[in-house]
Amino acid sequence: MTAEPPVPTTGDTADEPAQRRRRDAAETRQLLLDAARQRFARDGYAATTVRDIADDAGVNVALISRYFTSKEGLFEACLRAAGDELGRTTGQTPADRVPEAIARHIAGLGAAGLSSQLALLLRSSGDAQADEIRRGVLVRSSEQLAAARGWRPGEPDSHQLLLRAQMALAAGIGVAVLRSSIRLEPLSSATEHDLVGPLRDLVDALLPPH
Amino acid sequence: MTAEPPVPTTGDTADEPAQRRRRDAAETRQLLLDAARQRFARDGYAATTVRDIADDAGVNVALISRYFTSKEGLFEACLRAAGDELGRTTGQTPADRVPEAIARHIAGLGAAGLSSQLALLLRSSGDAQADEIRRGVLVRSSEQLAAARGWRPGEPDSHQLLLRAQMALAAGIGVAVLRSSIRLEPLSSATEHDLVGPLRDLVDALLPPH
DNA sequence: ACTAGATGTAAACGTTTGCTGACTTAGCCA
DNA sequence: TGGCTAAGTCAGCAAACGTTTACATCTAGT
Repeated sequence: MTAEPPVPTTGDTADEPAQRRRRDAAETRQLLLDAARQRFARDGYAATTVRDIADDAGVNVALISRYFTSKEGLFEACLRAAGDELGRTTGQTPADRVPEAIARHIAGLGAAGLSSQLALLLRSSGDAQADEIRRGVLVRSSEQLAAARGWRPGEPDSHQLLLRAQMALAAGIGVAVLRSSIRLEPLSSATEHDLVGPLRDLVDALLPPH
Repeated sequence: MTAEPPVPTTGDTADEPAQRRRRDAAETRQLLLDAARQRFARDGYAATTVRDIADDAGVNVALISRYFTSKEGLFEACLRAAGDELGRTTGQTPADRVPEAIARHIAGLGAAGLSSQLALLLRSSGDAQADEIRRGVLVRSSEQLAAARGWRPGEPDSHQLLLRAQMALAAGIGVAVLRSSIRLEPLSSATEHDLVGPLRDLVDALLPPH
């Protein structure tokens, strides 16, 4: 095993280093994470090479092994980051405005933005642990969405609600991928404003506000 | 491109073992096509190796090069087959019953069935020509769907209709992938009957029958 | 200023990948 | 039956892959 990624004891958790230190483990880690997220979301796990990621980040290949143990470890880290961000976004949103939040997620700045976080959830990895993390993120998100429309865990007659929430989530992810990865026109160049209406219709049809 | 393998006049249109001839180019080709479609749809293009496909088909690896020139050629053949099948299905369907047709497509027999054809459309390949074929299939399908709801090419005010049709298609594909590849529960084990209701709601909300 | 450890680099390692060329075998017709 | 061609096999190549190893350089604490 590789040793724990050394959590840098640089005390600057809050204030920003106006210029990066020549050697900064935390920043290097983050550079790799950002580059990997974009690559994985756009090209998929297997099609992305560690050398691609390292080059994008402007960093040596070996540092991927150092900081994330392996390519799979890096993918899992991306998945966790995407899950956290997704949960944070929808968690802060009032239940009845979730569609808009999702629309903003999907529309947000193509490759660089949050849209790629959603697309990431659809990219296969072949790794069992990564698959489990992804499933967990999806389950949590769909339950959050279903709960906003009256679903409660264990109530058998609200089973349909969870199913419908998962379909809404699937729709959002599908749109994100068709936009960011496949670049289907006119969907790909539609603005947030173009998307939010249809998306609201979609979510409301699947999950009527109660 | 590749020379057509002479189609032997084995009259058994229904795919029956019926004891296969020991050497049958057409059948071997089809075995490879079927195996590839499943693999590509479930694992993605890059994660699938030609040896996997050949083993699944019970056939020698070199025959992929013989019949499809290359791995990319095989992927393109899968894409074309999926496009044809999708077009045939929705083409034969009365406009107002397209949602049910899609639902049947999505629900149909998990990995082995037509569902994987839809999932295939979302799997990246990195090959420019394959991407073009995929985009073509998607554009044609979405236009077909939009036309069923009153869209006519070139009418600027029906632009929204095409966008909405693409979102409906994206939703269907997203559901297919979450079912067949990610196996998200309870979506994954939902039956056609479970899916058709929500899917009709979804399509009708995006594309109101006019 | 000195040193120990953190950070980064370069070059390879062994494996797997897609693909090929020379070969063998089965099917078919004269 | 003999033989020709389509169909299938086999071993292996070169390139690309993820990872590791041995080394160089920077930074912090004293």
